[in-house]
Amino acid sequence: MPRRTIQQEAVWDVLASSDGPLLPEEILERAQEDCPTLGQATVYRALKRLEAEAQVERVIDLDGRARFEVGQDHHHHFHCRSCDRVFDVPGCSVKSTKALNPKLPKGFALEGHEVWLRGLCASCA
Amino acid sequence: MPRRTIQQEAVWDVLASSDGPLLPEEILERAQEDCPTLGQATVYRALKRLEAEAQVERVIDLDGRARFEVGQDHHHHFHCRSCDRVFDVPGCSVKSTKALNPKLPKGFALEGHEVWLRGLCASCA
DNA sequence: GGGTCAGTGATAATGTATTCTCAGACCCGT
DNA sequence: ACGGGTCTGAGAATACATTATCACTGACCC
Repeated sequence: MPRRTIQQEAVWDVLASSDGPLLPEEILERAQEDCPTLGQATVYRALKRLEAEAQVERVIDLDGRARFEVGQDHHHHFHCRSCDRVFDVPGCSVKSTKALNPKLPKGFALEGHEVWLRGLCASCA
Repeated sequence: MPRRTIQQEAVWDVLASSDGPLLPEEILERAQEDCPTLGQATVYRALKRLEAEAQVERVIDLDGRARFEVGQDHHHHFHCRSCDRVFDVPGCSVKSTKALNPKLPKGFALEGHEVWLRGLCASCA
């Protein structure tokens, strides 16, 4: 039977209060403010469990690194090319996934989409 | 002075005739049809050179793997969740990058975007 | 025809992200 | 307090993509 430990709480709290998906390394740093002895293996374990329970989702950023965020409504991401942070962008300008269908080669079945915006965040601009 | 070798030609030909960005491994396999002794180090060297010359671009797929394609007009990508192949999707449904601006937090400077479609390709559907 | 030098291929080495190992700490019911 | 099981943290181990090394080959110029 899994237990709710302060380490797992710390990881969850960091994710829940973030405005974008975080790297395991970023999660570790932030969670160590609550839980200074936290180790990286524990962060990975917590993420694995949370992902398996479908409470957090893994997203791959434009640099190919895995980031984690709490499950939420469909949204997009903004990747700052200067500080490399990623921010959630609420809403979705694509009314329906189907709107993109006509552009696809014949026979392709579209199931979803992902939009990444690139540029400079407010701190870097 | 760089030389044009059959190995580099083979890599280029594979990229030029592909309908989507390829993994180094895929490039190696296909190029070996023309050049059976081709080694993977040479593929990486050719890609590095072509990227430096801005003839090919690196794109990161939804699994976080680096893929390479010849430079071309702005387009999107379709990633098949079954066979993991990636296909170019010509055109861009986002009229202008600016159209997405209003959704961004204040102070963010938008410079570009990338759209990934996910689903099943014609062979897998 | 021989020297030079960039290019090649096999392999070793590297870098990085993630997982494994294991001894000790913690929690819980008894 | 005690015992069993889970969790933790540190470091080792792994997996994988990419790059470095190095002896050898081939193209080009003389």
